[in-house]
Amino acid sequence: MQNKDSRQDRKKAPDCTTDTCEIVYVDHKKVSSVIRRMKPEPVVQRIAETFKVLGDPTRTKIIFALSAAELCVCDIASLLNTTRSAVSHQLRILRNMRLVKYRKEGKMVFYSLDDSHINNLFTECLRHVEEYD
Amino acid sequence: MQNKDSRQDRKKAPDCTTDTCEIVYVDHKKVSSVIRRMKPEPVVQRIAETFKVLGDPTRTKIIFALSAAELCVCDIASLLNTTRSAVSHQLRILRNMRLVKYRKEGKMVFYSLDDSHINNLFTECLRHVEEYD
DNA sequence: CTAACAGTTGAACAGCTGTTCAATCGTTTG
DNA sequence: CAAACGATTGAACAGCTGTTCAACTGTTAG
Repeated sequence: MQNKDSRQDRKKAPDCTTDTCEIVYVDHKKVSSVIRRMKPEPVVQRIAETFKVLGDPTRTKIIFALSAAELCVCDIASLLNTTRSAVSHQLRILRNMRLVKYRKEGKMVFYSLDDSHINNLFTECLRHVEEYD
Repeated sequence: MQNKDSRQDRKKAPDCTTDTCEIVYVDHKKVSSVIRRMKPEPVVQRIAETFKVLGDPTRTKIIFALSAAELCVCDIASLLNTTRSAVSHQLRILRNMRLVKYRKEGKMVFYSLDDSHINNLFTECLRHVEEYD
């Protein structure tokens, strides 16, 4: 019983790339099974990129604000107590990730959320955050 | 009809903090309504922090891997083709955010996901990512 | 005890990121 | 047309981030 799954499937890695290539034991069966279940690289990259974009406080607040109402750049800047320039830069990033869309009305540009999943993402994240407080 | 909601509630902001404080029109009614609906600052910060932690490709992959199986540091490093040190650093960050937990077995440390919401977050994010391809 | 080794940690460093500032664009108004 | 102004953009810069490297800890095996 002292020799569970953690030892018997471990073999010296021939293509060891870890650290200074000491002898390293890896559970190859388990690892290759996990590799088979991983999402393809481009998908992982896009997921990471999406989370990253949501992971800046200014952008988080913009998303929250836009989930409550359609707003122009001035409104958002006033709301967040920051400059129109800073907001505009962040809105470009959100636009590029298709997280917000915009509508022009004369000189003004009104922004709103582009995607219904975003609210679900925030709801789920909120649930995690509020779990331990 | 040419004067819709975008103009009539806009007033010069007395506490204008945007740019060089030119005359700036803000829809105060709308803005204060949105402010009332915003989450409190610490909650926003924690949400942003959580997304940020998930927004690094290495950490994204670690989470994906751990959602498939419990793994030790060596397994993960082998899986991601990186060093144990790099993985260990990232695992510390994930641990601090209570996203992963660990279990020691002799010299080895086995990591697994700590939170059921994480899988939901990834599922929802995947849905967004796969929408436009 | 000593050697081996899985894992952690801190310092250093290169690369990235968000804000600021100034210049510019486009639309509206007088 | 010119002035006003909402919005965007690019450059610059400070601050942050992730990896690497080397040193270290703790456990196991001989």
